[in-house]
Amino acid sequence: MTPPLLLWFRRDLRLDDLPMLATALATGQPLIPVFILDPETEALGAAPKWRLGLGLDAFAQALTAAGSRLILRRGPAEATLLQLVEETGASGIHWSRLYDPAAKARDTGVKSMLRARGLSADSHPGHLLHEPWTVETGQGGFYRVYTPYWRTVRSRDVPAPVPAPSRLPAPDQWPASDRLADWQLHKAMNRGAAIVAPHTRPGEEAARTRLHEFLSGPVDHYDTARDLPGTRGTSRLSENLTYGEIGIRRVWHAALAAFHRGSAGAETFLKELVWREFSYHLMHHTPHITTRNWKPEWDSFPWQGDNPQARAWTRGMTGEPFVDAAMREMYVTGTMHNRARMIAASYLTKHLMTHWKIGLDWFADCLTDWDPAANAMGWQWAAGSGPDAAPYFRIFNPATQVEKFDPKGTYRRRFIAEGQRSPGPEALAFFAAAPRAWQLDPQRPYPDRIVDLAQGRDRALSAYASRGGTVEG
DNA sequence: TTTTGAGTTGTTCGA
DNA sequence: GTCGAACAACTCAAA
Repeated sequence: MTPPLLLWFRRDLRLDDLPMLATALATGQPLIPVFILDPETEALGAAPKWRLGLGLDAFAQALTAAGSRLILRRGPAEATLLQLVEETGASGIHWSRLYDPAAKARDTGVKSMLRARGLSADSHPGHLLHEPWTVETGQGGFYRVYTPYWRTVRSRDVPAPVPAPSRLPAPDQWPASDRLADWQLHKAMNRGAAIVAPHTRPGEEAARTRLHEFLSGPVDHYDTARDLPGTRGTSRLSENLTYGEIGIRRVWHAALAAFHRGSAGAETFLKELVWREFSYHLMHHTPHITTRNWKPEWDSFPWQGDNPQARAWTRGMTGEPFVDAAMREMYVTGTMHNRARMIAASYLTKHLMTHWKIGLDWFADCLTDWDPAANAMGWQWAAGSGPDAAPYFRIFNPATQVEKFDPKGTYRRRFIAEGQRSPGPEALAFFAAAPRAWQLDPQRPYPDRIVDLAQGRDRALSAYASRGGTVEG
């Protein structure tokens, strides 16, 4: 009898455009799809963990429809996989690579352990357009600046996506599986999953629909509309991409087709996909980007740790409407518009002089589209401590940003209830979602600014200056 | 090896 | 109100 292969799924919850699946199918062996709730996965923030559960549920159904199953197990990856090998007689394991430091360390250990026991263990691409080490400068190094990176990869061939199989070959006997509900992945979502749920669209089918909706209209205006948080100008694919519910190659080729038919916004969209790619390139080559100042000379900058103003920031109570709308959007919907992220991050790190790590951690707890590479790069970019960062004097003024990007107040009204005669459902949802300990009340007046914008800006600028001239070290 | 051109998303000030 | 310059100097990447 042919021994089965284990397919170890992590952030690739799909059947379409999945190289590891195509390779495994080609062997003709029975396939056993597995997801393991290991310590690394347990460490996810509240919202990402809850969202993972939705993704797993959708993926399990898709597998069932394809005559297969998703086997769920809990425990350290290495021991759990070994246990499954013993139970099933599997001859090998396939998975799609991940690139964050914790996953890399785990996967390296798993691979050597399996191979030492004579099993085949193969990692595959699938999460990215280009493996991070395959994009090199003329000198053979890695890129630290986005534009040259973009110029290098824009015309590079991306392998065509492999379509999903209609059926997966099943083993004669299935190993036991945990029940997803028993994992309680929603447990840390104390703000009420029911409030965030309407804003999420889990699963491969939903992701495909989203892509087609975006490319059949909004992409044409993406270059301008994507900057307006009050409109629906973006693809919203980030939550699906982070769990691999759609393949990045599939997205790339579809967007490229839009570009070739002359869609005005398609190139901007392709560039955004490459930003995601660039963040992984950086995380692979400089993994400390997730934990420490990318530029070590920033270690002496007088960042503040946890402080009352930072807590007001997390609670959407800074008195700065664009910032508060952004923070409440994230709390209620699980996502935040890209421009709002920049404004919220600039405000925390500059006007409040608070360490970017505090913002990064809060985002990691609240975002259903949380991505280790993009979150780290984005925060360090905003703070100024990262690669290709904004110059230190480039401090977003939330009031000016309002004039430019939310002139009619659509975005602010959508998420800030105070002062409105009949606030909308999302503005009210924030108060329903917020923990009691925050003691928020929509009847109370909107708070005064906790920091004067001009003073906050000047304080940040003088902090840079007092470090002895340049901030570049 | 040296040179050269350029670098996501901004703000303010003064003409 | 609009527009251009200043805000710094440095590093990156390629020629």
